[in-house]
Amino acid sequence: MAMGNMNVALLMKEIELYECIIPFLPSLEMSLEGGIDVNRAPLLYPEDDNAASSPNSTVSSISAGKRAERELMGDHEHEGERTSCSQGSDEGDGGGTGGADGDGRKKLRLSREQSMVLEETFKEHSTLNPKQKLALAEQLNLRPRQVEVWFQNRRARTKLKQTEVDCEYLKRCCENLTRENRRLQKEVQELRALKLSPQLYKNMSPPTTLTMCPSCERVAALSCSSSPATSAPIGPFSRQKSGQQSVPINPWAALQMHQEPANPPP
DNA sequence: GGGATCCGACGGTTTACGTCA
DNA sequence: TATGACGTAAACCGTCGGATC
Repeated sequence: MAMGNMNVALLMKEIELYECIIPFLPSLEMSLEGGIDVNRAPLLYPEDDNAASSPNSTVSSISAGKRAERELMGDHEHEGERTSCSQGSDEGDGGGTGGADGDGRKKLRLSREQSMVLEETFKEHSTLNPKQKLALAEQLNLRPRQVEVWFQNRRARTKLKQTEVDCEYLKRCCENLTRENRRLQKEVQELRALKLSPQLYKNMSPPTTLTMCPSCERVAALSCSSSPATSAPIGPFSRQKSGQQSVPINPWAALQMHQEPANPPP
């Protein structure tokens, strides 16, 4: 239950973040490249299976059959192995595995050693083929089903952790972008003020982010106002040097925002 | 080619158990 | 010490997609 709520909360958080990041996506897409663990498949939605999940499936009967089979297996195995499992999870004196001998599910805490071995195996490969599963189960004195379940849960935990990391990272990206956006807007305002007093402008050093407009070949802050139609954004990184520290933002976007509010691009 | 079945994986949920105020 | 709230993790369930027949 708690886990479920946590997932929902996380999802909401992520959605919220994405919503606020969407305007910056072209830049973000590039900047994400080095930021998030590249050894894993990206979590960023597209191939989320649940989106395509259909309520009417024909597999339920199969699942039911499988379940029955599992129960059967489980029952047999429980008889034979429960003792061995509880022996594995000794953790001091009687630590948890002693009590409730009901017919319902009985949860057995894995011992530290068992967990360690499982962890080590998981580091090597996050999924197991049937042979590995059997071998591991035998080695740890567990049922194969237990090993299977452990790996499933472990994968879920890893994914959850990674989601949290992603979330944090995106949050920071968002903050940086907001900050940079503010700074640029301020700069635009300053440039505007300068434009209104040309004699002052003569003696000023150029602003830090002056860039050449790709279409009209003039300095961005001054030129594009004369031909707004030509100030369409090119690539956000077209003039960025690699390794540059500043957050990649299209400088033309800020200009557009102020200069043509009535004419959003198609 | 298309349906039936099996199987493994996954997301979500339930529940036993440990911890802490 | 007892207890209830809470977090964690093992186990379960339903579903999906790929493989095979």
